Amino acid sequence: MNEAQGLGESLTEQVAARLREQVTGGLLTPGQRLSEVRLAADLAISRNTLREVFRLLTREGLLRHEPNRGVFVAVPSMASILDIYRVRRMIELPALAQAWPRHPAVARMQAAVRQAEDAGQDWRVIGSANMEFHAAIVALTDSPRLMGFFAQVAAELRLAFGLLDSPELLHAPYVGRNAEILSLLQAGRPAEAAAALEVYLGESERTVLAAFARLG
Amino acid sequence: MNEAQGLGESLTEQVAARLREQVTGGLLTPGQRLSEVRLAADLAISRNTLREVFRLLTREGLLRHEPNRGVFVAVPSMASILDIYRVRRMIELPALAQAWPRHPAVARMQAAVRQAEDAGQDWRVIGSANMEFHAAIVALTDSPRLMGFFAQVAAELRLAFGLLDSPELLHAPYVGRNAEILSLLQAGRPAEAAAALEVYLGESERTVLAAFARLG
DNA sequence: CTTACATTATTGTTCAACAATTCAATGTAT
DNA sequence: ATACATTGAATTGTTGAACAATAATGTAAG
Repeated sequence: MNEAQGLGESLTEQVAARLREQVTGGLLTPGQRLSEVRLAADLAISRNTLREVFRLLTREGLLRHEPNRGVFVAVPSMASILDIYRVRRMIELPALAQAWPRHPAVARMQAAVRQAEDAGQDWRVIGSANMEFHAAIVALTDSPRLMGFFAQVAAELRLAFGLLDSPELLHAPYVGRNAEILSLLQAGRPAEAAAALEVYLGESERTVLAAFARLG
Repeated sequence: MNEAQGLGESLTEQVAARLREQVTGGLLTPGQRLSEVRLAADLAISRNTLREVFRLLTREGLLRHEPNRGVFVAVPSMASILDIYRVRRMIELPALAQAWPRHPAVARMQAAVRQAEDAGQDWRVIGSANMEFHAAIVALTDSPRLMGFFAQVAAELRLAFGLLDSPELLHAPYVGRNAEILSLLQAGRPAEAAAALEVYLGESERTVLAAFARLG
């Protein structure tokens, strides 16, 4: 057994990553129930390890666990989106404002911007690059706890994105903004970069909420 | 089986709460290895459910998991304490500054203050009340994500407290400060309350770091 | 049509087994 | 005496089956 062991990562982590991708990627629709036996068979793992995976993703907010009823893909709500953007503001703005312009994470930001620019029309790549850009902003703090927390929130946000019809409208307009934020930071003007980011977050939040309201 | 089922709470959650208490209460010393078979026998649960508990507490930062080697009680470091206080500042200060003086959580803050005042010399109760006070501050935000994140960080901090010789010195001096912060907030002066909290956090951090450095 | 009951399916938990890995001890050669 | 390989025991990682407890479903009676 243990055929495709991915170097040190336990099977649980591997499957968790895979399932996380399926959830945030929209392959599993929110509200859907995940049968233990069926999903365990699909993923070719045992029920016990699948349960460990469930615990992980439930803790991350991607799944919801109802006792004796099973686990379901979490359904994003208006309230959760508002909360997520509030958290983003609280974390990202200070992170950027007090950033050292030559921090290693700036390279990550730059790489993300370039990746988005080179992605053409592939909104999937653009979306990933966009989130990576903001994860890099949080990395400016060198705080492992903030980074972990943000990763969690970002996954939830991706789940909400998956609900919307035209995700390209959510990411594409912001590629240029990210580049602007980056150059402000590199120019040694972190306060202005943070201000630009605040505008960005406001617009992004409004866009998501509007698209979300259009569904019900 | 299922004799002492605590109303809806799954066995995993119950045991997790119990083990969490043992870890933050200093009964289990940091760095100690937790044998699956032995601990499962002690707690009278199966290895599988204990593993689910491990996943939970590892995610919370109380345990550390080394692949194929086992789980250990996390060892707080200087860096982790610095990070925790940074997170506390980032969350608690804005929470208090923008608080509505008649928010329901204010009652929680008041109850915590009273509990600390009535605790006499029982530093254990004082410590719990102190942490409850700050959890209530975060609850002023009405953000479930921030509350969950803070609960996690607070548990880690309690773990660090457990290392120190005289925990009473860490909590006792701050009972009065909490009362002051509360009355400032109730008087409709949240900005001043936040300023007082900032002083509090600075002192507390210094105290913890000093006591921590005295150990090595 | 609703209620009560029996049936079925699913989750919660345990147990036993085995593969894979680490760790300690022993032994060997330099 | 030190460094290195080997063996073997202990522990974790994962599986599968089993059973109890709860929820969902179907059915018959009122």
